[in-house]
Amino acid sequence: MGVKERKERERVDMKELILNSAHQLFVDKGFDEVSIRNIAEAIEYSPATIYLYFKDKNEIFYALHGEAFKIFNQYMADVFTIKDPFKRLIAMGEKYIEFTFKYPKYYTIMFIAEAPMQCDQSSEGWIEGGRALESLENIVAECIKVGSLKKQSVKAMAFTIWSYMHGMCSLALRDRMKHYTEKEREGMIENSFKIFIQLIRSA
Amino acid sequence: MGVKERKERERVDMKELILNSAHQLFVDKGFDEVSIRNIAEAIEYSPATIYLYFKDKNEIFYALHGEAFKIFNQYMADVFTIKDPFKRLIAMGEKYIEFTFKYPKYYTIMFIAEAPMQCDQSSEGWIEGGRALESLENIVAECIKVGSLKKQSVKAMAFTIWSYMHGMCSLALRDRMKHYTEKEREGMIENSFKIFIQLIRSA
Amino acid sequence: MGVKERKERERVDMKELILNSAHQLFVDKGFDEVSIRNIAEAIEYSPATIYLYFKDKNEIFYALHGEAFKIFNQYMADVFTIKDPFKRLIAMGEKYIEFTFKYPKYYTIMFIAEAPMQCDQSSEGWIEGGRALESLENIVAECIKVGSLKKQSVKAMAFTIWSYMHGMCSLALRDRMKHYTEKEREGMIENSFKIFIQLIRSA
Amino acid sequence: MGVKERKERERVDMKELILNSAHQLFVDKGFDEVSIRNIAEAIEYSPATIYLYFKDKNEIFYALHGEAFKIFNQYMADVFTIKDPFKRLIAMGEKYIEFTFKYPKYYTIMFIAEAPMQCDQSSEGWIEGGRALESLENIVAECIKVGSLKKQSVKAMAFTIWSYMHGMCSLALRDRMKHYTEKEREGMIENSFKIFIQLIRSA
DNA sequence: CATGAATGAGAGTTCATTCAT
DNA sequence: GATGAATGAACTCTCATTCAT
Repeated sequence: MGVKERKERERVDMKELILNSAHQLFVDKGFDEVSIRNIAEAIEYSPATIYLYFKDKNEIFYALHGEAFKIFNQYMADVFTIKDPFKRLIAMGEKYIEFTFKYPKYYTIMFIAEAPMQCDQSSEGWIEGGRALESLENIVAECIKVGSLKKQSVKAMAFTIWSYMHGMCSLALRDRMKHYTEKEREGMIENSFKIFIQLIRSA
Repeated sequence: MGVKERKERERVDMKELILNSAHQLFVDKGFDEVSIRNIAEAIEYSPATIYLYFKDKNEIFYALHGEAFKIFNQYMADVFTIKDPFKRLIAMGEKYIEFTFKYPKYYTIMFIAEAPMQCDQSSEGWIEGGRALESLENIVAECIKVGSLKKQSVKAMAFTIWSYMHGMCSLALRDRMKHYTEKEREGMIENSFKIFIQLIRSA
Repeated sequence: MGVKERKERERVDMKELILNSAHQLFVDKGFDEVSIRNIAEAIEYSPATIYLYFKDKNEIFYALHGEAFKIFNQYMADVFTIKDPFKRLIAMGEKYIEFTFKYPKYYTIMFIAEAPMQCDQSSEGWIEGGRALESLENIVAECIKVGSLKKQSVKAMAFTIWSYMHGMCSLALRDRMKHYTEKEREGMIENSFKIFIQLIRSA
Repeated sequence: MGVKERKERERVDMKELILNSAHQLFVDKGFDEVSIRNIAEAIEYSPATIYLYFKDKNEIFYALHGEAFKIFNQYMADVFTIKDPFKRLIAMGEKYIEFTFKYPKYYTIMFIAEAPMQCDQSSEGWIEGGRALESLENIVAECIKVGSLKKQSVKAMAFTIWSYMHGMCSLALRDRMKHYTEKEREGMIENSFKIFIQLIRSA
């Protein structure tokens, strides 16, 4: 009985080992530069072994996609204890930024990369992604109700917020802020975020 | 003397031929799916010929990067005839969106792709990119001066606007709007843009 | 004592299970397309288990070879109740054709495939094969005795008959009759067989 | 001008080099045991080079199939100078046997192997194969006309003859004559062929 | 008895790049 | 200036087989 459980645990561990390695490689190298061979080498197993845990290369991508959203949502979870919806919205934004720079490659997989979107839309990651968007829309709706945001289309407003957050984070991640001096760059995101909050806050 | 010039002209033509073909292939296929062979086949030259005009595959990417910004700036040029700075800002935003969906692969190279940023920062594209950002900052400064935007850090405000624009466009390009129904998706960008304009317009 | 016997019985059952599965797979897929994994999956055991019953993949082929001949001989058994030797010969031919198209993969292993002939000649299949040939020669001898076949070398005549039968059957099995229209192909084997019988029948 | 021709010649030579090597490997090893890598090693080129001359592995098989039939037909050509159709038929049979044992692997590709039949039926080899069968049918028709063969269906008779020839040859090639002592085996084919000729010759 | 885990070897194929001509 | 020929290195993936448990 214990044997079965141990085996199962080992199997899960191995899958995580592979995924961690794959994730690490995304961090170090590019995206398409990660090969099954690379992953295998990194964990010091043979390439064939990978196929015992994942059907093919795509499945690894999908799994990473799922992992990324799981971590993302866990990361956001704290925020939901905050009562005031606008404060919650702000906290969510801050957490979003934090997550982006703590897990840049997860962020990339979730919102920037091209590949994993080919996956069928019933994948774990995909559903989790939808949940995250819903959360944002709920908060926006609450904010409108209490008057912290102007009355307007909830969906469009939520999308506007998401667009801003994503734009800022992805410009940074994809190194498009090199036009700024280092000094400028330093506080840029923080300053911009403050500005954005003021812009959306209803008077 | 005339010979030298003709040769130079021919050389430039050939480079453009290659770049156009490369761009077309990016549009049709994916990004990493474009091979030197593909390009060569498309222009009906041998792969080896490509290397007479570009050192390696990367150099083609860099050149495309430059092309992209050149077209981008040409595309924006009209806007600068508009006198009122806020109207100019709005027009610029609309043009930005237009450009994104007219030249999605150029947009990708300019603002999303990872590769071409490894290029040294004195590249043509890079400088042009800086110029575009400066233009935006100038407009923002003007807007503040005439009171269309609140008084605040020009750089931070310009970056905020850019972030929003880029976020929206890149979410669309990278297919992250599948959570919306087709109907919702249709007017989403337009609606969001209107909202954003209202948000930033000083009362 | 009973235990030993039961174990032996179980062992035989398992071997048959594997062989049946292997044969079925030959029928469905190609020949070299059958892998140990396929067989294991089909019988819902692990690949490793196969190796408890067969030394390696070759041994499975050899065993199948034996099985094939066993079934072949069983299939032919009826014929031997026919008294008249020439009628028996004809019946044997008809049965041969029937067997070929009922068990095409067994036929292939027995008479067409390259692999199993590397097996040592004391294998079961091999001996059974010899027995089948002997039967044919006996019938030919009888036919000559009663005057249904011309007097001539028994061995050469038997081989001639076998050659014809095998040639026809294997051309059909290996799809070499595509030069004929479907209509032609339909009665071809039957017609040819009638012709052949007339050719060999002594006047 | 001469350059182009030389290049073309070299290209043809290279293709032949590859095909010869592939054919040789079929002779030495089995059929599916021949890999692109094997071929490349044998001719001391890199595997990638093979792909400059053949689209993929299948194309090599098809080419071999074509080569085989070309040689086969060349081999048979002599026969057609013989006036008497029955003598021509006999000569054709003798040549057939000769070819079989001189080019056993070509024979295998033409008449025994499974793979190349998947090729589309407009392939060179396929058409040549049809031509060979037609030739046989023509001879049979002539033989009937002059009374050397009994009056009967030309197609069925030709198929009967082909079946016999092929059966005998393929049993030998695929090593199914091990039941005979070496002494028996020696004259077996010759004897059987004589018997067959007597069987079909019209009195 | 049965198997999960692992692997070395090898399959076909593609690519960016070089170089003699 | 242009290219045909060539290749080393890499890719994803499958297979027969072994062995500790």
